[in-house]
Amino acid sequence: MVWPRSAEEAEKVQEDLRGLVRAEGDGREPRLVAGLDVAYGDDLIAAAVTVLDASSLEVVESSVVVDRPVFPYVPGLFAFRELPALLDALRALETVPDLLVCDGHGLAHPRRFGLACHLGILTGVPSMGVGKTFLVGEHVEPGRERGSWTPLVHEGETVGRTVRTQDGIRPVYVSSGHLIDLPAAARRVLELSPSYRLPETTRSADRLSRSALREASG
DNA sequence: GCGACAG
DNA sequence: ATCTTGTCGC
Repeated sequence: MVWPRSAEEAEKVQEDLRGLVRAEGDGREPRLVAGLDVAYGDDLIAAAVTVLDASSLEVVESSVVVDRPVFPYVPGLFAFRELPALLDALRALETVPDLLVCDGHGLAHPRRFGLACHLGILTGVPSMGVGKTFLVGEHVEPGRERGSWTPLVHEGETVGRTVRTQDGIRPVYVSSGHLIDLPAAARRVLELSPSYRLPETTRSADRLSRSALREASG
């Protein structure tokens, strides 16, 4: 796979692929939900994927790969930094997840093509984004109770939602990646976050990526 | 021109 | 993302 070498090339890739995104699902409940996250070291990155049973939230399979970053971190071009390693980790999986929960945004992106969209298009697997911090979109604070939410509006379009996953805790930013609609994505993040701010998918992948990085370096 | 800016 | 102790609060 040819990878962009400059920000200009990367933006063109996003412009070329954005039209393929379908923010609609088939309405079926996912059985296997995957969490993806990347940890950073001095000159190493560890990309982890954990596959959870959607009902029990137990991890049924996982994969992690340590690699070298091939693209710098640039807001809006984040996917080009994490995608290569994440794709490798996904390929090593025996099971095929029904949904990919990404650590970052999907449609809530300057060009409507964040990491979650990119990953969904490249894999053909439904995907959604759960960002810990804001990237784009005007919004107001949701109510303080778990479950309350407000729309994220960017350039006149609803691109995502702020969702309060725990009472009185900072909300997360949810958006569609590919093959899932926004209400379904928002519902999913709540089901995946019974006890903490972040979904269990992200939490398990985060633990795995960090331990792999420690093991690889020092 | 001056900020803002996923991880 | 990561560097990092104590500390406020349930």
